[in-house]
Amino acid sequence: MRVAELSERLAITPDTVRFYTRIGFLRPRKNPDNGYKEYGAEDLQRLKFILSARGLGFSVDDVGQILREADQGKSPCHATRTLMATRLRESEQRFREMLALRNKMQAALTSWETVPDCPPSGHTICHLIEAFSEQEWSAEPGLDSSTEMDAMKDETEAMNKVTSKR
Amino acid sequence: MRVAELSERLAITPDTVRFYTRIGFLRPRKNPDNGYKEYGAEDLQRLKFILSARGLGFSVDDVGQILREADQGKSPCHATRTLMATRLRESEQRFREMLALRNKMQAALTSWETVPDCPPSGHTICHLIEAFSEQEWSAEPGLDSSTEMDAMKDETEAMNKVTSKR
DNA sequence: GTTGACCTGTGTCTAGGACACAGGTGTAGG
DNA sequence: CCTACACCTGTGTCCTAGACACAGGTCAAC
Ligand SMILES: [Zn+2]
Ligand SMILES: [Zn+2]
Ligand SMILES: [Zn+2]
Ligand SMILES: [Zn+2]
Repeated sequence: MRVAELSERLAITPDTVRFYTRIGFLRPRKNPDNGYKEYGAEDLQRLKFILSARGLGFSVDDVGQILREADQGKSPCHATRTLMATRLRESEQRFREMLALRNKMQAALTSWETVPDCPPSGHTICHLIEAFSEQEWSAEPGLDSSTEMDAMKDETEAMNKVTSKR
Repeated sequence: MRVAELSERLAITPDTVRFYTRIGFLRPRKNPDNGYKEYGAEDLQRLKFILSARGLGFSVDDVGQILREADQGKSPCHATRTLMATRLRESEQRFREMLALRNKMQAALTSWETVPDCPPSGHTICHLIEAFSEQEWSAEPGLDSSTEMDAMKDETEAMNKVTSKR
C-alpha cells in the first residue's frame, strides 16, 4: 500500500497520510527500488486509530502521547481519560468565548443596518467599527459575566434537550 | 513613543505591536540615533482601530484590506459590512461543528465511566477510543443533519433569549 | 568607567495539515 | 525501442496571530 491507496481507503487526502508519516506516527518501509513508502496492515490500524482520536477532539500531540504509551506496552487508558477531560474543559472555554463573539458580531451587523456608509474623513478609519466598539466600551457597566453565565446555562439546557432527544 | 509605551497604553504585549509593525499596519519612523522605532499619534489611532476590528472578529487580513482602502481615501464601509457578514457565517459554521464535537466528547467521557481500563492487548491501541468510534459508526443510521438542525434551532432560541435579556 | 536592569529588533516556533514543485513511474502509441 | 503524457511521490514551504528566545544596545546609578 502506498500513500494514495491508504488515503483513498480512509477517505482522507494523501497529505494527511504524509503528515502523520512525517511526524513518526506511521512507519512504512521504504521500497529500495523506487524509494516509495510502503504501508502495511499495522499502519492502516494506527491511522484508523489516529483519525478516531482526532475526531474525538484529541490533539495530534495527545495522540502521540497515547501511541507512545501503547507502543511501550502500557495501557494508555488513564492518559486517554485525563486528556479527554482536559480537552473537554478547554472546549467549553472556547465555546463560551465563541458564543460571546458571535453575539457581538450579530449585534454589530444589525446595528450597522441603520447606519449609512461613512465618508472617508481623516479623523476616523471606519466609523462603523470605531463607533460600535466605543459604544460597547461605554455601555454595559455591570456586565460581570453573570449574563454570560446565564447564556451558558441556557446553552446547556438546549444541548441537554438535544442530547436526550436522540 | 516606543513599543513599550504604546503597548502599555493599550494593555497589549510589545510583541503584538511588533507584529503589526512587521506586517506594515503601523509605520513608525526609525530613530537614526539608536535604530529604535518611534510611534506617533496616527499609529496609536491605527492600533486602536486594529484592536477594535480584531475584537469584532475580523481577521488580520480583513483589517489590512480595510486599512488599505481607507489609506487610499476610499470608504471601507462596504468592505466592512461584506467581510463581517462572511465572518459571521463562518462563525456559525464553526459554532455548529464545535457543538457537535462537544456533545460527542461529553458522550464519550460519560460512557467511559462505566468501562474499566483496557489491558494493552496487541489487537487494539486504546479500546476506549476505538470502541466509542466504532459504536458511533454503527449507530445513528438516519442522522442526516436534521437533529443538528434542531440543535441549531434550540441554540438560536437560547441565544435570542440571552440577547434580548440585556 | 562600569555594573546591571531594561529595552530592542530579528529569527524562529506553534497546529494540522494544504499547496507547490521538481522529478520519478507506468503505460499507450508509434 | 523510444517517446509522450498522465499520474504519482517526497520534500520544502506556507498558512494564523502572535509568543518566545536571544544577542546586543541603551540608560541611569554608582
Ligand atoms: Zn466622524
Ligand atoms: Zn466605514
Ligand atoms: Zn479487545
Ligand atoms: Zn485504553
